[in-house]
Order: sequence, then C-alpha cells, then structure tokens
Amino acid sequence: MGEELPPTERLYTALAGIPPGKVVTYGQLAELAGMPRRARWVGQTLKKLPKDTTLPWFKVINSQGRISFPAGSEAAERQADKLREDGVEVSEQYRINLKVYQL
DNA sequence: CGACTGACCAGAT
DNA sequence: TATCTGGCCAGTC
Repeated sequence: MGEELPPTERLYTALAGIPPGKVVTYGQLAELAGMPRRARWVGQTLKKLPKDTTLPWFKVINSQGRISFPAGSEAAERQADKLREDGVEVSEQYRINLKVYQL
C-alpha cells in the first residue's frame, strides 16, 4: 500500500520546496513536514545536516523573525549572507520582516 | 531512572 | 522591547 516517507525525508522535501526569496519558521516547517508542534525536532534535524548539504537550511528562522544563532557568530553571519544572496533583507541585527518574507 | 540541554514557541507581565 | 513561564521532546550523562 501507500508507503509514507519518514519524517526527516518529509522535512527535507518541504524545505527544498521553499521558493526563492522566502523563509519559514521552525514551527511552520514542522507543520509542513506533518509534525505539528515539533519545532525543536526541526532544529535538531537541521543541526545534523552535512556541512556540504544542498538543502536551503538558511531559510529557516525562529518565530521572532531572527536567526537562531548567537549574534556575531560565524554561523549567524553565514546564514545572513545566504539569505541576502537569496533576496531576503536581513538587518545588521539579523532581523527579518516576516510580514514580507515568510512563506 | 532523574537532571540537563537545545538552530523552538506562544502567552502573560 | 525584554523577561519569564510552561510546554514541547529527542539526546546525553
């Protein structure tokens, strides 16, 4: 019968489908993957992605419209650069306007 | 087994 | 805007 993909696979698929210039929150991505209220699980899963992944991990931000890495860290800076390349406006304080860029 | 930790979140103050 | 609280749940020790 119909075999359903594992949760992680559904997460990858949903993430790969985020259009250019758009972002999603951890909680939103959890719902898209069919795992409502599992925002933390999304974070744990993304953390395990290989460093050379082609998935747009940088499109995932928290519900406050901020990058979930310590300000000034390499990770935060890398994510901000990626988002800007993708056409998303990111302030110096790593803030993104969800009203404009959220899927 | 309990205690603690996270790429989290929503509501209250 | 900032801080706190309770909820969430898989890993780790």
